[in-house]
Amino acid sequence: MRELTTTSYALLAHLAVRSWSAYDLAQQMTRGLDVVWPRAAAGIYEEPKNLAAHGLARARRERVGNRTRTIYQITPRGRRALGEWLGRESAPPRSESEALLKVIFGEQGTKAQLLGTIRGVAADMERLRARHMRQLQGYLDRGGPFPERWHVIGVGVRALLMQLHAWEEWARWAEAEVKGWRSTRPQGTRGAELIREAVERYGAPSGGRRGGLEGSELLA
Amino acid sequence: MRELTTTSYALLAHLAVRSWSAYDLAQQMTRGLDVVWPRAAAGIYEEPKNLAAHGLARARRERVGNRTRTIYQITPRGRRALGEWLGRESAPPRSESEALLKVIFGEQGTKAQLLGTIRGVAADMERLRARHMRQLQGYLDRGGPFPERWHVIGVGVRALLMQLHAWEEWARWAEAEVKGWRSTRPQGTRGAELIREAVERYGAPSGGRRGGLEGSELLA
DNA sequence: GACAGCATGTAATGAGTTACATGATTAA
DNA sequence: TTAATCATGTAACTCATTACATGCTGTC
Repeated sequence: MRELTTTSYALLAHLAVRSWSAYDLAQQMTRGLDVVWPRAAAGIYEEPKNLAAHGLARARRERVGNRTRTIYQITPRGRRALGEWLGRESAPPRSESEALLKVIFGEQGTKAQLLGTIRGVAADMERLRARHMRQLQGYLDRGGPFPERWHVIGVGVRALLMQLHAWEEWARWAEAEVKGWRSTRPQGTRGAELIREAVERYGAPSGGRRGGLEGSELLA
Repeated sequence: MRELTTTSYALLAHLAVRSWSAYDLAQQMTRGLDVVWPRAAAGIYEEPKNLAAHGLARARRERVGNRTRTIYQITPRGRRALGEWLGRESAPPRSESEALLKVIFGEQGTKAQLLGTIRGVAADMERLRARHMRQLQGYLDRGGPFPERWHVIGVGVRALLMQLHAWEEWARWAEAEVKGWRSTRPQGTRGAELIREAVERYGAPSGGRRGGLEGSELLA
């Protein structure tokens, strides 16, 4: 019986919506939720046992021909634990980007490599956007599994799409910027200019109390 | 002698700039680069040994009083390996957000909890922005350690600030949205509206070839 | 009736984290 | 001259990933 991790709570939250088999949970986590909390499918089979050990879920075995399948169901204690978790402070978002790492050390490679890295990001985001749109459009066209949850899904998905959008904007901008360089060698005063520009553009919170047109109004 | 990971290359890239002690590398990774490739400091002491085992770096022991310190220096083979890595395809950016997970299952908790989670994100981003600004402003005022690298740092940092900005925009929007709800229960047709709005706003690439004003021009 | 692919896991491995330990340096 | 903090690691542990294994199901 190990400590509960965020992954444990992610599964518990699923169980609060309805009961799922371990396989279903794995599907949900890897197909739907992997942009928010990415975990490999195989690991998902172990976690719910831990929930059960804590008394937060009950396991029921079913037979499918000659095999057994496990269905998990939340308990009242599970609901209380989930409610308590929802009130706790969250760890800050954490993200890692191999591409950005390469960009930051881009002067060690060629201009073609640097541009390739930037275009790779653009391509990744295009794929991701297509996936999201297929899913959301599917919701709208054919109806999704949990229409009563669309309000919260809608708020969450918006964050993902804004991040995606920001990456795309960056990739476009970065490609243009780097194209203007002759090589990846130091670009004279351009470096300082970039830093200064970044501080000016993003140095002050975009806050709502300053009046005037704001970025968010204009992203449409 | 284990396989090289992205973390190995992150360290190798540092060594391509100049020689560092293990402690310095740990500092750089955790203080500077942790938004791009976050790793715990303790782990950094093991990695460079692996680089040395591969012949990509040389270790030199120094004495500091009664202790020894290890300085690592890149080899020609190390430079070639780094160049080759810079040309490889990058893994897609990966990010996890406990807060977003809570938002997506927000209907399982109270409105106060949901708002708390959203405000937590805003607070995280404020802290992060302050940190970045201190660092960048320090570069401009007092001069940074590697002015010859500012052009690539500038391109990279821009991506981080755009992500940060997107989070802030989202937090402001999400707080306003949720404030308008009476509770976290299903919000009638509002859910479908949110999904539709998201598809409309972010469904098409923001692409550069369509003419007219683009978001990126207006974020200032 | 065989093959592809879905369903349902277990086992081995590994990268990364937390906790700890100890020497050196600086400030009070 | 303590105490605090910086510097430099090692050890133990754990979460997560990759690889594998095997049963079931539909189809050609």
